[in-house]
Amino acid sequence: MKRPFHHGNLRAVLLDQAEAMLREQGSDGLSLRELARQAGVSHGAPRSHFIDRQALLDALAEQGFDRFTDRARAALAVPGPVRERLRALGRAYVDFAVDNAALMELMFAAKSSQSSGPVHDAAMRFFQVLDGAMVDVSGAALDDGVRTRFKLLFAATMQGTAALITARRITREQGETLVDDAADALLASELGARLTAPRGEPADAPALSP
Amino acid sequence: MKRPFHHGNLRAVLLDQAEAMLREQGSDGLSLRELARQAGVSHGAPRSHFIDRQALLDALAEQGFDRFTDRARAALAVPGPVRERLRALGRAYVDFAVDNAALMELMFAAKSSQSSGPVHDAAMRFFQVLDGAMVDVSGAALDDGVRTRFKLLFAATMQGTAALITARRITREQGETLVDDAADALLASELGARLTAPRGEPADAPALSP
DNA sequence: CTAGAATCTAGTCACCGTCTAGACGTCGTT
DNA sequence: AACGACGTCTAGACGGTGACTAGATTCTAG
Repeated sequence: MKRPFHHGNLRAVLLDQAEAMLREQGSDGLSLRELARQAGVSHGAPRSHFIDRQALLDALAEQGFDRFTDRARAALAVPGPVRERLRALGRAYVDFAVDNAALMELMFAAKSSQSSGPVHDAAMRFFQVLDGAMVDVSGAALDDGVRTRFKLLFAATMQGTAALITARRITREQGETLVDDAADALLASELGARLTAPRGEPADAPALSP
Repeated sequence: MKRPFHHGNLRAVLLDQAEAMLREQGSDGLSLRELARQAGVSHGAPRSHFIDRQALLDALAEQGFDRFTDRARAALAVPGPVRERLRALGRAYVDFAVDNAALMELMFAAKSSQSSGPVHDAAMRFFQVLDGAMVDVSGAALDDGVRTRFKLLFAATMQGTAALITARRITREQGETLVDDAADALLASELGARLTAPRGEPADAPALSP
């Protein structure tokens, strides 16, 4: 099933080459026929492993989420004060997103965002790690709603920072500053305050005391 | 030059149809030949107005930035307390980005991010409006560096929020909450504090008074 | 060892973007 | 008014692509 056959392990080779091609050419430039050529097989061979182009892209996205999850976990494994850990997680997020811009596009593409399937599962796993990180970083069990909002705010900021870097609107260095600023802003916010000192009610309470 | 000829105004029609097709099918599904078919011209006709597919996409991106800029300006035109204005700008940002997800991809694609050309210029115009908004919202002249960081943090967060909605990781309603949270977090941050209470120069009255 | 399933080849199809030659309509110049 | 240049459009061709199919080949399970 997973083991070599005629070619060896075409599936794995295709995925590897596809990721390289993705990095160099973007997802538009990713051609099944070119992939087959590089692997030294006929143009129809990939079809035995991926029913169509989208299936290949989905597999890449799934793989991408898994690696993304690993990176996040690794960043969280380093101990330190809350702020430093948040920053580290943020940098890991942005670094991965920038180094794998085209992959990230696939991962977060609407097409892959079906409400089921392996890609969705891999994405869920990632967001669970992020969720755990919010508990972990604060060192306290939190109200679900608050934690979710905090998590989303964090994810959104990092995603956006990466987008700005990828779009060359800012440099990588500016991006790092942004990540640090974001971590600080998050911790200084009402949500962040509740991370370490629970309670207080939502919505319209001004975060900025006059 | 810009006026009707054989067809009428093919260029404008193509752009219109392209935008619709973009919204429905994404940029991958945007076909020049299909566009020509819908416009009732031969498959080679578009070439007279757009040298290649990328030129069409660039034109769309430019147009997109202009409309994006208009939306931002409109949101800023409504008076109100600082926080409300920031939220309004944020909602305008996210709304546009979600309603025009595929367009936004084009606008922020690396291909369009050349350091010159009409697309770049349109993008610059947009970011200048954003920059002006930061001054406008605070009602005070600020240190350039601080303002830029604040602006970028804002843009990144909104961009990311939109990305999460587009990827269906969160609902539009959650997105609105996110925008509000983000505005609050920004204003509560050190950067935000400096926005409303500049270190040296209080300038005019900080417009914060809910 | 054999039958069936997985894998791969080779050919075909429709579609695409791009390029070219040439027809057509418009406009500025003489 | 005539004409030549230019912008616009048509029609055909080329190479490339993803998808589908039939059939050969090879592995593997029984």
